[in-house]
Amino acid sequence: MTADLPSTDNGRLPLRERKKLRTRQALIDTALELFTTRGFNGVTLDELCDAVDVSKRTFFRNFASKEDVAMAPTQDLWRTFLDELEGHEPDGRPVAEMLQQALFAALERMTEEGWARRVLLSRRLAEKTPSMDAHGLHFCHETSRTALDTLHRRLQFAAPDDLRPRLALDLLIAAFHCALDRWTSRPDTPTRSDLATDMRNAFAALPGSLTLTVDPREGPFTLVRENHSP
Amino acid sequence: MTADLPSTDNGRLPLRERKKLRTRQALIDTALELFTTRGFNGVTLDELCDAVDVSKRTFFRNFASKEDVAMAPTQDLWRTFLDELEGHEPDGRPVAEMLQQALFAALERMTEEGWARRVLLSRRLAEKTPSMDAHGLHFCHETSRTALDTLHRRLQFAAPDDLRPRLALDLLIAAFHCALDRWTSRPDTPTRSDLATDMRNAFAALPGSLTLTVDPREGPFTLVRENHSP
DNA sequence: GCGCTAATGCCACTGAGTGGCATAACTGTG
DNA sequence: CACAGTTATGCCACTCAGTGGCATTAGCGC
Repeated sequence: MTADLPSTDNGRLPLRERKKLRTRQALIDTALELFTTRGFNGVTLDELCDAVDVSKRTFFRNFASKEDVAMAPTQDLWRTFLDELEGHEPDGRPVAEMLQQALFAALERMTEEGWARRVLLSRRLAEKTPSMDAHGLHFCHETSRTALDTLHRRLQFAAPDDLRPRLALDLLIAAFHCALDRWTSRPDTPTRSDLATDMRNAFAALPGSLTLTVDPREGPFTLVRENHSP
Repeated sequence: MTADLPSTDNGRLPLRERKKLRTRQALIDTALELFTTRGFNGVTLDELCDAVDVSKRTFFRNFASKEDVAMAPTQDLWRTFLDELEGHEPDGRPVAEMLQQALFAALERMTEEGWARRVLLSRRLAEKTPSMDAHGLHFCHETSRTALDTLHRRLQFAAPDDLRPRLALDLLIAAFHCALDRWTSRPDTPTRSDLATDMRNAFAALPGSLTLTVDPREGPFTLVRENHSP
């Protein structure tokens, strides 16, 4: 059984629920710590479970996979995003902007103590661990599908098979990942509002990414085959 | 520029190499067949290896994972894309267009007999199999990073930390996946040129996805909170 | 034919993930 | 405070993906 003194923020939940949340949080924190120091593959699930004093069976009742426990912080953000999306009123503004707004609002709601630090550790791990990256991308993909359903339910698009809503979502995710990478590689511990800044920058760069041209200044690339024109 | 990739023309390759390619192809085809009929998780690697009469050890010398063998067709396309990107001369046109051009050119080169059918089976499997989807997304992510390196090497962007080249690549991939999903859900067996068509449509929809607005016609969504305006 | 090299097969092993079932812990009644 | 109902947990055995080591085989150059 788990210790009795430490606690996160305990809502007015029943004791059983609080205990469950506490072991869940302990698993996340311990996993991030162990993975960070010894590498994702350098820690077995049995070791992690031993450290938290929990059976492996219990671990898999809280998380779907070994990767999952280390991705929890980011997943919280996206789940909140979906929630925000449900409550957002569509004004006359572009759908893409509405999505960005919802994501900012979700970020605003990540008030849990140490959330930014957990995301930071999680992302730095994901960069080094292919299977974590893969699972993270898949989770985003699933979130995107759910969000797309929400969009189609709440907004009536002219054509039900319009490609643009889906693309708008994928663009949002692409820009977010771009921002997240920037944020992750910032020197010293970046904050939540730093992430908001990076997100603003990435969103702002989105339109220009389609029209970006490279000025044919000197171009060292043409060295190889200069006499190519017909 | 164009390195000879493992294509059907088993040209003047040494016998040993041809044998290797043949078992590789047999593994891919048998895997797609078995996975399609009995589901990805309904087939163990031992069964697959038995069917092809190959040891499990040999399987893992050809493919990195169980998912990998079923994703091979799409991976061929992206590897060819990278190859095309190396050989492409940048005219004055937008980078995004250049990337699209390279992808079309790569598609043009997928002349292997039955390639389209293999991709079709692969994608329909990936839709039903989370781990396949995850690995596919991760592969695209890796490809994107490699392509980004190529871009930075061959074109000299003003700012080395410009976000737009990366975003352009992610947009390309998003649109491609969009097209691929459309293509996969076409009735009766779609062809390679069908895919080109779907890709053109998806690329064309890209600019509009950022500006798309929903006309506030009736809007069934406003039912809940109508008196909301300040 | 005859070494040389590289692919293969075989075997044992680690570790993720699952199912079943008994037990312990919380909950809400009387 | 006991009691019954519910729910999380622990334990055990099991499947299967993936790896490392080493002997064997098969293509290759001479």
